[in-house]
Amino acid sequence: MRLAELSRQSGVSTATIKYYLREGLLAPGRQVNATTAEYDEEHLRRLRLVRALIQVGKVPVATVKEVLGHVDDDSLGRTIRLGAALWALPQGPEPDEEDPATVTARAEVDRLLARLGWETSREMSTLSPVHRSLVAAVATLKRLGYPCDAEALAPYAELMRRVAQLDLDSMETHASEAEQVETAVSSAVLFEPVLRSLHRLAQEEESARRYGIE
Amino acid sequence: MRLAELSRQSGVSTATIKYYLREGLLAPGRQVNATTAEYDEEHLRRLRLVRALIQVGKVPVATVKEVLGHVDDDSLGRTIRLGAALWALPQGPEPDEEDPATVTARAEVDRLLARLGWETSREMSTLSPVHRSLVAAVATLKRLGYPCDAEALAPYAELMRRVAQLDLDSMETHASEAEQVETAVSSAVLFEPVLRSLHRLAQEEESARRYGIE
DNA sequence: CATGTTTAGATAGTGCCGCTACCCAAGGGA
DNA sequence: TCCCTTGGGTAGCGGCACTATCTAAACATG
Repeated sequence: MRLAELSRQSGVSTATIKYYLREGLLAPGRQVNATTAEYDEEHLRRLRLVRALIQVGKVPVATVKEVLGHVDDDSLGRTIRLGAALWALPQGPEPDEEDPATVTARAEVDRLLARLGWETSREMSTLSPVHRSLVAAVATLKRLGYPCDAEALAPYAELMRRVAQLDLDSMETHASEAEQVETAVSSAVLFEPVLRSLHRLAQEEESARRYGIE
Repeated sequence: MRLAELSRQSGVSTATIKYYLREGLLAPGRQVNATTAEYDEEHLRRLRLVRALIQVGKVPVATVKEVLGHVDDDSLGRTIRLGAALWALPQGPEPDEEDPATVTARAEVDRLLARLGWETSREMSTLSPVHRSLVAAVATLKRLGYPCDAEALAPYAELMRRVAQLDLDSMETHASEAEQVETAVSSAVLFEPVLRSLHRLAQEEESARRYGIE
C-alpha cells in the first residue's frame, strides 16, 4: 500500500498524512527506494486512531504524539503504560493555587476520595494530572456558586466507578493483551463523546418525563 | 462597579471584557455618560459563566452567544428554553452519511433507544444534534473496530440516566426557577470535566485494584 | 525512448479563533 | 490645570491544524 492508497482507504488527504509523518504521529513506511514507501494495515489502523483522537477527541497533535509514545513503549508493564498514556491526555487548565476556591476544592476532593476509599488516587493526589484537573473543575463550579461538596459528588463518583468497571470488563473480553493499552486510550478518549451524548439524551428524556413537553 | 473593577473581581482583562461586550456575550453596562458605564453583580455572574463556558467547556465564543440567547429568552417555557440551550451546545462533527458505518451506527442507536424506552429521544431522532452526534461517535468507534452495539451501550445508558437524575435532583433543590436553565447549562457543560475526571480516576483506581501496580 | 504520473521531502502560506495592543476623544478627580 | 481613566474602535498577534506548491527522482505506458 502506498501513500495514495493509504489516503484513499482512510479518507485523509495525502498532504495531511505527510504532515502526520513529519510530526511523528505515524511511523514512516518501509522505504522501497528514494521515491517509494510501502505502508501496511498497521499504518492504516494507527492513522485511523490518530484521526479519531484529533477529530473526535480534540486532542492536540503534540499530545497525540506523546500518548502514542507511551502506548508503544514496550519497556513498560501494562498498568504503567496505561497510566502513562492516560497521564499524558489533555486536561483542563491547571488549578490556580492563589484562589481560595482551589483550596476548599482540594479539601473537598480529598474528603470525597477518603469517603469512597480510593486510596490509590489519594496517594497520587498531588501528582496526577487527573486529580489536579478534578480540583480545578470543582473550584470553577464553587466559584460560580454551585454546590459541589463531597456529599453531592459521591453518588456521581460511584456511578463513574461503575462506568469504569464496564470499561475494563469490555477491555478484558474484547482486546488482546497487546491491544489493551490502545483500547484503554480509545475508551478514555473516544468513548467520552458517546458518554456525553448519552448524558445529554438522558437529561432531555428525564426532563421531558418530569416536566412534560410544555 | 466600572470596567476596571469588573476586571479585577473576575480576573478577566479589560481588553477581553470589551471583546465580550463587542461580541454580545455580555450586556452593556448602564451608561452613565459618554465615558462611564456602570456594571453590577449580574454582570459579574454572567461574565464568570461566560469565562467558564469558554475556558473549561471549550465552547466557541459564537456558540456561547447563541446558548445565552436561549437562556435569556423569556418568551419560552422552561423545558423548551432548556432544550434550546442544550440544543445549541457544541457537538462533534456531523455523521458522514456516505459511510456504511454511519448507517449501522444509526440502526444500533435506534435499537438502543427502543430497548431503553426513551421514546422522546426516538421521536427527535433525525432532528436532535445530540442524537446525531451520538450516531457519529458510535460510527467512529465501529470504524476502528471496537464493539459498540446496543447490548454493550445499554448499561452505559442506564448509568448516564441515573447521572441525569442526579443532575435534575440537584437542580430542583438548589436553584430558583429563574436560575434553573442557567444551572442546567452549567451542569451540561461545566460538570462534564468533573465527570470526566471522576471517570479517569475511577479507571485508574479500578485498574490498580484488578491488576495491582505491577 | 519519450512522456506523464506518482512519490518523498521540504518550505511557505492559509484560515480560524481568542484574544491583545494601540489609539482616540471625552469626562472627572487632584 | 493636568493627568488618568473610560468607552469605543481598529488592527494585529500567536497558536494550531492543516494545505499548497515546489523539486528531483523513479517508475509505467505506448
